[in-house]
Amino acid sequence: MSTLFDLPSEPGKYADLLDDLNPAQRAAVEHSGPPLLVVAGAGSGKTRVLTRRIAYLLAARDVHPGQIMAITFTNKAAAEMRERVGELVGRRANAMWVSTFHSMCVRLLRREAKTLEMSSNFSIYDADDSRRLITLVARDLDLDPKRYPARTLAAHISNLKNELLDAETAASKAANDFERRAAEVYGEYQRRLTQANAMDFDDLIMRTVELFQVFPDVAEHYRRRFRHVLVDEYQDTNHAQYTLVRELVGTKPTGSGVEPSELCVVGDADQSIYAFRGATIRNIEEFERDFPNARTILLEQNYRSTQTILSAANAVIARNPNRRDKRLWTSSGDGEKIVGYVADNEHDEAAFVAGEIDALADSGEAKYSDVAVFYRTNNQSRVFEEIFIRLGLPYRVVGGVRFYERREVRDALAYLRVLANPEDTVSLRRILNVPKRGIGDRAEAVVATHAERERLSFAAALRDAVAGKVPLLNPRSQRCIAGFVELMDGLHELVDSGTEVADVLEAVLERTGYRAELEESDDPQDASRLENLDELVTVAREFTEFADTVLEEQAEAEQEVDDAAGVPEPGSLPAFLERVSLVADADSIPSPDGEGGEED
Amino acid sequence: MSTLFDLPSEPGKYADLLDDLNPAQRAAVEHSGPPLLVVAGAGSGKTRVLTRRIAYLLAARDVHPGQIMAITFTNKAAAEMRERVGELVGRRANAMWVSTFHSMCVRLLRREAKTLEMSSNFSIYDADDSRRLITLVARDLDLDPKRYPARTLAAHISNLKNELLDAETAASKAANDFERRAAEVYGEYQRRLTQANAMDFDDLIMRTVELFQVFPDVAEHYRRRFRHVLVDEYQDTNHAQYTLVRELVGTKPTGSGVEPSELCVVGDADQSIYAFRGATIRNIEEFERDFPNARTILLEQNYRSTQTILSAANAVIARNPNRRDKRLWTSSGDGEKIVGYVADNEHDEAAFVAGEIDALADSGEAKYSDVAVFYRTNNQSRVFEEIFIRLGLPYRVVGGVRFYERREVRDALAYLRVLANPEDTVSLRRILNVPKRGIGDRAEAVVATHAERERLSFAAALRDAVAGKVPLLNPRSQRCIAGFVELMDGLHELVDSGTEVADVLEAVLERTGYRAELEESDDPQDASRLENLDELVTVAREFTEFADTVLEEQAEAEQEVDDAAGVPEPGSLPAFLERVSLVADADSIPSPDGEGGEED
Amino acid sequence: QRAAAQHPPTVEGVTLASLHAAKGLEWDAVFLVGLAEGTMPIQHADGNDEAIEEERRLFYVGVTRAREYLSLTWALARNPDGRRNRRRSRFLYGLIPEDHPAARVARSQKQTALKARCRICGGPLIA
Amino acid sequence: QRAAAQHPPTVEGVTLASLHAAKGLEWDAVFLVGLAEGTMPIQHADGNDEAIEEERRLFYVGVTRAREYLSLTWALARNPDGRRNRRRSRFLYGLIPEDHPAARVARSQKQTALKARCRICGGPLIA
DNA sequence: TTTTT
DNA sequence: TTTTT
DNA sequence: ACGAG
Repeated sequence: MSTLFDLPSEPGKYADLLDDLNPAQRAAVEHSGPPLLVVAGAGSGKTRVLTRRIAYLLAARDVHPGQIMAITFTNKAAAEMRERVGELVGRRANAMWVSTFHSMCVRLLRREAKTLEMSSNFSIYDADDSRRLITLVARDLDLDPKRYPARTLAAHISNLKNELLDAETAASKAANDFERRAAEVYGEYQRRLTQANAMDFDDLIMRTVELFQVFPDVAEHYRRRFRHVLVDEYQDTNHAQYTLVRELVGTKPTGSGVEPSELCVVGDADQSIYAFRGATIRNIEEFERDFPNARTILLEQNYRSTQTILSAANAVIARNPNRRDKRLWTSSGDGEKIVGYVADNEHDEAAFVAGEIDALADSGEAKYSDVAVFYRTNNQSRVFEEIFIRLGLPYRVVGGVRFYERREVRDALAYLRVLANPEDTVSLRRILNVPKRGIGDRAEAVVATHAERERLSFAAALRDAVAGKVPLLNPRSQRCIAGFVELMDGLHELVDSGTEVADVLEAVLERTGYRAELEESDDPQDASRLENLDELVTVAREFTEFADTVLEEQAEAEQEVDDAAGVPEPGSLPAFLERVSLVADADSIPSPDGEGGEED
Repeated sequence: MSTLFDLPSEPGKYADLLDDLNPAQRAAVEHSGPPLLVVAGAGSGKTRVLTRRIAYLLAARDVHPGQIMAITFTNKAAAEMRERVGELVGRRANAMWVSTFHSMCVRLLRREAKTLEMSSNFSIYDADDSRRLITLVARDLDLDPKRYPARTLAAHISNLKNELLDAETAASKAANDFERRAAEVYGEYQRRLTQANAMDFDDLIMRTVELFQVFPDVAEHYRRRFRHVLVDEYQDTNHAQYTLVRELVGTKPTGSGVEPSELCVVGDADQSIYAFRGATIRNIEEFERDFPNARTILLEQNYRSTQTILSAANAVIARNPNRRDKRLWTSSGDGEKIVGYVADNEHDEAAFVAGEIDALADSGEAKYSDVAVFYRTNNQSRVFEEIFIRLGLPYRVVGGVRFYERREVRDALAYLRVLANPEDTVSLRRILNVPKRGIGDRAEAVVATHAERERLSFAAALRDAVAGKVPLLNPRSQRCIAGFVELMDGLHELVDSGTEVADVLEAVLERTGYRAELEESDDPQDASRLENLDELVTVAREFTEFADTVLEEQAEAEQEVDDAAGVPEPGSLPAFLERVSLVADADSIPSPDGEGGEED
Repeated sequence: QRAAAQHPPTVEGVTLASLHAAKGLEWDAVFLVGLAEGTMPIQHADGNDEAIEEERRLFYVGVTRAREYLSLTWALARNPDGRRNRRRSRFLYGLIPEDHPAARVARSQKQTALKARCRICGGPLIA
Repeated sequence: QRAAAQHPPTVEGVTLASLHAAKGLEWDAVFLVGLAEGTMPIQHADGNDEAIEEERRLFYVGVTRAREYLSLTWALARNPDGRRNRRRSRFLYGLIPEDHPAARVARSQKQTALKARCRICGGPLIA
């Protein structure tokens, strides 16, 4: 390798990586040894620091890409990091693990499924699946849905998991009816998840922590492998994620002498805005106490805003008490004054904003796409949309229902999920009568009861129904169920015969009559539903194509793939489902990472 | 002394004190040395144990009565204990301190006033005075009385004091607007109390704790003196009271070798029902941890109820979790069955109860006065009163406004309090225009502002007003104030010339026109007001007479009275006010305790 | 004779008092009334373990005030013509047998007055 | 062209988004709107220190999204004919000088529309 | 909603 | 009421 | 203009 004979800190060396950094950034890139906290103010170039640091590790410190684990919160951030590191170091970047907390955990859990005595092809339940299951559980527990709404129960259970508390502990700590009932629901919910061979988002983290804590040799194995762990947006970690990081890097040498891995976290307490989701600002505030001997570097120089804006920001945030002081500054001048405006009413406020935007566009100061309007709650967009439409001002609204949250998309995916994991009861019950095929609430309830009583999965109970073994089921429903089972069996054959995902999906849409139903409708919303389904097919098609290219490249390069143990075969149905489960937007499919093989 | 040569545990000795006790009771009486917790179930004879224990200390263990401190919560309990000990040991009982937490603290604070650099003739503010002052403070702080009701503020501040937190600490721990504002109010409230030379109920405890903690020599002095401390109803102590007890007895020897005093607390966690007033069940639950080496004795034999009733009680309370198990039993048989009754409505319920009571009375099973009806909230008495009146069934309602809470009584006492302590602003402002004498809100506000600005007491500001030194005060109001000041000066002369309390009180009622106003009224309520005032005069009269006899007896017996340092002269106005401040009912005037002198 | 507020100078009669005020005293006969959910335990306490435990202690204090005779009562409705939608206090579980008339649950429908006296109680008292 | 929900296939235009959704991104010109008490900070958070601190961070995130141009606006009333009883966000203290028209307090009385543009701001920005 | 000082 | 997975 | 109701 070309770097083997370089002295790590030789001045002038690695100029390409260091020269255009400011001193604080450079210190963060060059720092070596003890845990490092980079307090990165808004616009201070933290991604640049992160990517340069990785490149520097590879170039100057003789670190192998396979020894690097970089953790982010969003797929977008992971993709950006991978891409920018790639620009610096080329294809070697592919051997790194750059992924979100959740996909990292999925990967670890699939690999170590045997250790935890579970199936490696578990389904991943998102917030919606989870709430659905909780609704079922709460109903079975006879809870008044007014006093115990599924949403609230789900949030509470999520918080418990984020605090790494299991149902028993939660029950023992419960200090009121709600907490006690929630703990009950939690317990039953977990039982059903296991039964459905499924995990929710929070489980992914919690069970990985459990993996490391219950099997220290597993933890040591990964600590030995990932000598460098980098965490982005550290202020957004919850307790479980914090524990995960700590277990992964370690705080003291293991019995067999493996030193803690080198940890670098980047974040900004002032941008901690997800407490309601379990994020705890304490993690970044207490970093130096959690990881003794840590070094902290402040990034205060800003490369984004005018000094006027930064001074305003500094003034605003300075009023928060007990805060690590930090003052953003820029070398690029004051810029324009900030505009303040009181409108008589919200309509006028929107009109003022529209006028300003038009003025900016007319004067050429900014294109429409360079302008943003931010509000506290999504319903505030309404007035602005009205005015913008009236003025013909182009806009797009961020938020609202996301691609993978749309009903038709979830329906289609539910079919695929049942095909991949027949025990996935939530998905199965979702599509049982979608499109309508005469299996009503009553029939579903009767089958569910049968499943419960005979300790069968819901899928098996359906087959019992077909065989006439389910009591109280009327013959008409039985015939409908038979039709459904037959349908699914047919689709299963397709999957088993290696049909590519997009084609399976097409078959689902055709054979179930889902597409036909939408085509026959004259509701304009259904037209857009059809478009979304087409889009989903396209995504699936591209997914397979991409996987094929990757496999070809790997074959050419004769790279080993032992890293892929337990990981679903690229391009396969499980692989596709894993991808879409961990992603919010159709256009942010994460590129497969670490798939280039390396020594372990 | 006759006991000097007795062996402490000689069998058959002290038979009169021990023979009629059950083994657990006897153990509690005889126990010596480490801290003792007597868990006394309802009706298990705890007062008997307490009084016998004291008698036994005197008779068998050569303890001097002056070394004993017995603390109760109510004056009634203190009186009963003193009386019952008196029956056993005679007049020696008078040298003991048997008093409520609050009067014990008043006594200590008056004695040690110099140490704390405060006046020994402070006023004692009860809940009503306290709320009044808080109202003034909150108004001056411009607090919205809807968001910050004085009642809620008062309760919050009381809780803080019960937790021994001062205003600064409260402010620093405040985690929301309410807590922060309350802390502000707390601070200003304390300042005004000091200014008024007054303490509220919670201050009495808190400042005594402060006395012991800041001046260890003072604590040691009292620990040396009170070698035996007994606490009744220990489950009702709040944190401050717990701390007070701990500081008094100590947990390890002092620097100069004073061993911890012998502590005996009696209580029943199952009867802890005052959490809302700051009582913390934890104190009794954790006694063994708070006082290592402690001995615990359970009193489970009951001398009150039938076994049927006890079994019901046991069954009820057994459902509380994490509870020290305790099963009440009696040797006196099952008795009658418990009666259960569902009525169609509340009216019928009351009718049923009335019928049952009549039946009991008719059959001679119980007199009316042996019957009680209990409910959760006082308003529930209404239906019963209606029915009882209709049936001519005699009853009395406990609760409601108490004697010393009645307006006319508090008005009269406010005059006396101002005479005793001119700085007592709350009382002064209370009577400023009562009866109406033309000093309205406006005039009061103007004087208050003047006082604030010139840093004068309200009393001094009134004199300024008379001298025309208060701006914005109109001449008519000025004349009215002059009249008031003159009136008060006249009353003062009476006091200074040694007029007895009852006569001062009479003068107040006459000269202010208070009595005349009531006599002229034709409101029947005012007639009862007059009666209450007459009653108050009687109480005052008896108070002086009683003090005179005590003084005579002391003179005869040539007892020393060095214990009386800082304590108001018996029969004096301050003494009278101290008594009524610490008492709820006119008929439960506590008898003076510990006034027989002894070595210190 | 002293005129104290809580002891008006009337003839001594039946004592009406709150459970808190009852503490420390005893009577031959005691009636604990209003033993319905929402009243005992009080609404406010529902769902809060510590508060419910304290309410239970309060009930316990009431029970242990009685020497000979104890009566536990509650009403299905507030007013004679009101909806009978009250449930009996949870503190009565195990005290009054489920088949005893006093254990009956509130019906939402109007029904005839229920006044059967019931000194013939005799169920198991211990849970 | 991909049809993702959050990026509808319309012409690229002005972005309307919640402050949470803004995190991590930047624009040349940013408008923070609805800066009135009860909205920003949200009602719910009032009185709770931690919640208010989080709301302030949210506002801070909004401010730091802007590269060149930043505008802070709020409305006295909800509807054109509604009562003008809103107060401006506490987060604006020290940002907009007290003598600036945008710092005006809501009046309870009806009054004529106030639309004086005010690019001539120039007050002290640092508290 | 309970209210020992 | 906010919603990175 | 202030107090009383």
